[in-house]
Amino acid sequence: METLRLYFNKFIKLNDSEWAEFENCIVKATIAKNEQILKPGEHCNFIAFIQEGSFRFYYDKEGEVKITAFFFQGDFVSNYRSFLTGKPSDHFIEAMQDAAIYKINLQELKSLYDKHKNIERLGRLIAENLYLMVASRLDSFMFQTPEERYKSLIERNSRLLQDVPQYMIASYLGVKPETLSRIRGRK
Amino acid sequence: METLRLYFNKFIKLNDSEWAEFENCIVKATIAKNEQILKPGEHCNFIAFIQEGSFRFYYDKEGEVKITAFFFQGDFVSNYRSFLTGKPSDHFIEAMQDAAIYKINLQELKSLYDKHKNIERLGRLIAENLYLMVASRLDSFMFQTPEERYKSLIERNSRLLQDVPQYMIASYLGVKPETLSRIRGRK
DNA sequence: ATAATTTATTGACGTTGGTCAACGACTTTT
DNA sequence: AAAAGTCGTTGACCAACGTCAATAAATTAT
Repeated sequence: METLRLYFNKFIKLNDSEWAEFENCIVKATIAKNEQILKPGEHCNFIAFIQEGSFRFYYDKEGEVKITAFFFQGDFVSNYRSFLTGKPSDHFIEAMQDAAIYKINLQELKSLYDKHKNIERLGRLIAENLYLMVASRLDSFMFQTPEERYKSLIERNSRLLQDVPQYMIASYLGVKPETLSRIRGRK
Repeated sequence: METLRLYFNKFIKLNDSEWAEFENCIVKATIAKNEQILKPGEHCNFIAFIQEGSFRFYYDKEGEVKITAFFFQGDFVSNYRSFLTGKPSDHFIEAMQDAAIYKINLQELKSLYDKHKNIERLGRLIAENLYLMVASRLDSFMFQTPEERYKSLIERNSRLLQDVPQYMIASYLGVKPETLSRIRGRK
């Protein structure tokens, strides 16, 4: 729980009473490897902070698994779109390892937003941060080749290749496993 | 100015005193066609609401113009990334027609955030909304072919072809003008 | 109106990623 | 230990987009 507070501190320092109320709304959950914490058709009514473990965020496009995102320790995991819009998810969220998360429920978060200006602000700062992350991923798809995407991915997250099978990385990069294998072969 | 207030009302209703203070921070500007309101290297210290006209958001990649976004009447125009991070822009923002905008300055907006919880919330809702827009554009680049992207673009914005030269639409879709011409030829 | 410039189209050809199939290295199951 | 399954690699071939060049159409300048 303390790791989450430290994470929030990077955005804004909540005072003890704000934090106490926040803590009150958080539910700890442990998730087994391969367990799905969200399925298509469900509304994503949570944001969860990853204490331990990792997740993949994917959907099934005509029988083919398309991985949109990975989430690791210290990230938030959610279908943020479904969370914000109230619409059903089209994605799965699935644990790639045993995991421990802190779940924050949408309704409770909304009432925290109402009660505390600082938490409202935290919500803004997190939304802005998520904007920056998705915008930079958009950039990589608009203006980089798969090879460039692969290289910058590995540069940013060098453990990824150890932690995630290559065919999932291929999907995340938007290419077929054969193509990623060839990209890696290009010396 | 009233159009901006109506726009905000879609997110949250500001009361008269909140709006009055907001209005106080807004500077109206008229921009001539082809004029640039932001250049690479500059920090984007504004968000502007487009009362009239349209803009393109682009940068120069090794001599080639890459269009990242179009902004039209009723949109916000900004380099939101530069606005949020304080880092210099790598993009131009350029008027495609004569335009009238309402500029909101970063520093003044921040002090409005401090003073009014409702405006803080407005900032959150707008950030969330921008997240959704860029996330859906990312989707289109990850999982659609250029042809699919073209078709859904035209469906969403049927006037675009009249308003914007085809080679700019091609750049926005991430293909060469020749390719867009051929896509259109596929009947 | 005419000329100059810009934009869109078309053709020939190259490059890159996708498809399909085979195979080898590992892992898991029995 | 053997069998089955999964994952990554490699080869042959295909489809789609890019490149370069020519030309036509539309726009702008004179």
